[in-house]
Amino acid sequence: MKKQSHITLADIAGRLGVSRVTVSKALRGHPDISDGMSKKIRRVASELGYSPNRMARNLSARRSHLLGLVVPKIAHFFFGSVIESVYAKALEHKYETILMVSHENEEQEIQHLQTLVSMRVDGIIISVSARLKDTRIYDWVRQMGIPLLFMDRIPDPQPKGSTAVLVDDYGGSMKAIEQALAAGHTTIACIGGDTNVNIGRNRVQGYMDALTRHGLDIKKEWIIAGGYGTDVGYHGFMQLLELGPLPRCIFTVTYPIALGVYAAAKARKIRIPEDVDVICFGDSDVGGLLTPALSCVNQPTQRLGEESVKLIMEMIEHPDSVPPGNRIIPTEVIVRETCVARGNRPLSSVLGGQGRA
Amino acid sequence: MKKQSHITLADIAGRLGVSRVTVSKALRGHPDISDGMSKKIRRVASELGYSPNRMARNLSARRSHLLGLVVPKIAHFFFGSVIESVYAKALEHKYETILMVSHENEEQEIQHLQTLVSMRVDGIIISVSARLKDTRIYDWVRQMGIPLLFMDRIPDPQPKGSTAVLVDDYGGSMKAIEQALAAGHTTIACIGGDTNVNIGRNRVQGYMDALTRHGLDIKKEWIIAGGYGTDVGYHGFMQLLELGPLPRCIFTVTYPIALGVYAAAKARKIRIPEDVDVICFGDSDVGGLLTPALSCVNQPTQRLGEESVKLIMEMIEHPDSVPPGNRIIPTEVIVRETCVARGNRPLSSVLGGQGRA
DNA sequence: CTGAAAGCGCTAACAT
DNA sequence: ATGTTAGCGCTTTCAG
Repeated sequence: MKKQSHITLADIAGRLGVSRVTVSKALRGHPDISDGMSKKIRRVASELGYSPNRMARNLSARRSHLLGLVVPKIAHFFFGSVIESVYAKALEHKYETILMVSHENEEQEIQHLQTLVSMRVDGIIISVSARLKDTRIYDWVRQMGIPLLFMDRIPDPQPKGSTAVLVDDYGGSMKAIEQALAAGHTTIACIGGDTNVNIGRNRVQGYMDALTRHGLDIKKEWIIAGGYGTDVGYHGFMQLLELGPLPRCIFTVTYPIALGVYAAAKARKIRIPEDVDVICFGDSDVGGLLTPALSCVNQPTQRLGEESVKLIMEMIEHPDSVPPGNRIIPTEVIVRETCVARGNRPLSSVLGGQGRA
Repeated sequence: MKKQSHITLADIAGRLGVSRVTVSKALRGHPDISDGMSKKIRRVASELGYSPNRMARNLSARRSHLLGLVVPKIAHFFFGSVIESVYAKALEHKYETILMVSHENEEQEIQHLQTLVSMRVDGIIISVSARLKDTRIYDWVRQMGIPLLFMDRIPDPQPKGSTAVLVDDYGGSMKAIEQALAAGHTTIACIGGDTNVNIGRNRVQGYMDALTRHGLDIKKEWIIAGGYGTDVGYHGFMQLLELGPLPRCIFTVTYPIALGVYAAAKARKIRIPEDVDVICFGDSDVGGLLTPALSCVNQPTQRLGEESVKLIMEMIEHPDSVPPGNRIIPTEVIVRETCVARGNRPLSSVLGGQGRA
């Protein structure tokens, strides 16, 4: 057990024969204190190895300069990048970030939220877990007077008056499908997602709408839901295989799913892109190093993190100046070695004359 | 600005006509309070949406139940996995983890350490950044009465009386080289690392010692230091290329470096493993999905995290019961599609008769 | 079993 | 420019 008694303001004050308040002010650069005094105080403080007690400071100041961040996972490129970006941006605003991992588990998420409230963080950014949610917890957080911002993943139904920073899932998926079409594919399956969370729903919707918009049929068996992880891709591919002849192309709702598809194809000795082509939503640092290099719709992770921090800071400083609603960040297609468009023919001519699949 | 005044113990106490102390005790399950009273108090607390103020609690209890964790990076498989494991294990001990990212930057690392001390975390686990260090900061942390545990990366020189949980870098590297030898290679280069940090130094040393132990010469030009990132692998490979004929095999000090080597080889249309073979220290979730699937020495990330938490908890609870020194976690070789041993011949016979390269 | 007193280390408002 | 007075919300003795 720790018993080490730390240096306090009183210790410094005693040494110089001034009051604690003077020391407190000096150390925080308050203009009240004269330069000479200030210097003396700082010197003594550092001599004594003074470390201000943030708990005490926060308690007294009713302000923690702490930002809560809740995500479902860490060890994944997408979240890892977003987290780094949030940390960096928050630091620019002199905020420390308290990270919590829900492991896609609703109970843990609720508990983490309670903990963050308990810690009296000044604001919370959350990417909700992929489970069906009782969204009351989010309202509770806001009732406790803590600004809450949804990032990338929002609960369904989205709480009234809530604010979110999102990636253009719908539009991005359409772009992905259009890339597949440009590559000459007319039979395209979709693996991943679920209906509880916006990202899955919107990406699948984008897939479907792109198909119908271009006059293609939607084959229900070729829409394989189930989640967002590598396993979903692996098993989804196997399932597709049992269904009969493979589609010419597979669109996956996340990058890890595509990885699973690669693994399954490799296991079954099915070649990509010759036998079946792949394109996915989301990128990673190794996307370009796979063989074949995976084409994708990239998610602007850095921007997502930065915009979110910027917005939550606004919400903290000027709660009423931020109108609720969703901010959507656009995406772009990165074409590598899968789903490569044929020649230079524009999309329309590639599609021309193919009619329905 | 937040002004929302939260529910406090006094509010609950007032409602029931008891004292704050009674409420406090009841809520923490203190045996002093009768069951009936306890129940009433809990009910009112949850009715009012009471959320205990941890800042106040910590201040008063002189104990934060907070664990500091400092790492150089997040968006990398190794650290991502370790972090998740630390979070999970800490939670088992009813500890929240405060994560800080140093971005391989010494100044940031020092600042984070100061912040953690300021927050009065009960203990700190740190993976130091790869820069040359002024190790005084670590002594300062311990002087402040906060147990400090080094994980995976330790500073050089290692502070006297410090404790660490490490991966067997030296032995693991030897195993990797022996795998390469078993695959019939006698010309093996080494990319990555630097001399400031144990992991680089020990892995390179393991590489060298394995070579000499098996009667092979060490070629200085084939030891390319520089760091731990993907870029190091890319440029290292290019550098190797300029040096003349490539070695038959490349050992990389980290997994990201191997990724860089893959990228460079792909760019130069050099085939792996036909033209040049690769093996690395460290694994990732996609290691098996590369083409060819990358063989490696795996780092037991989960165990690393768990052991570290277990140890720091000991250090927090019983500071004197934990003898300083390093705990080393063993590694194992995972053979996939690179550096595959020829036939079933044992290592000795593969090496037999080859003599010096 | 319950409560009164004291204080954790700091800051904010108001003097002086 | 510096100090005084009052807490922030909770826990910890120690009395009853």
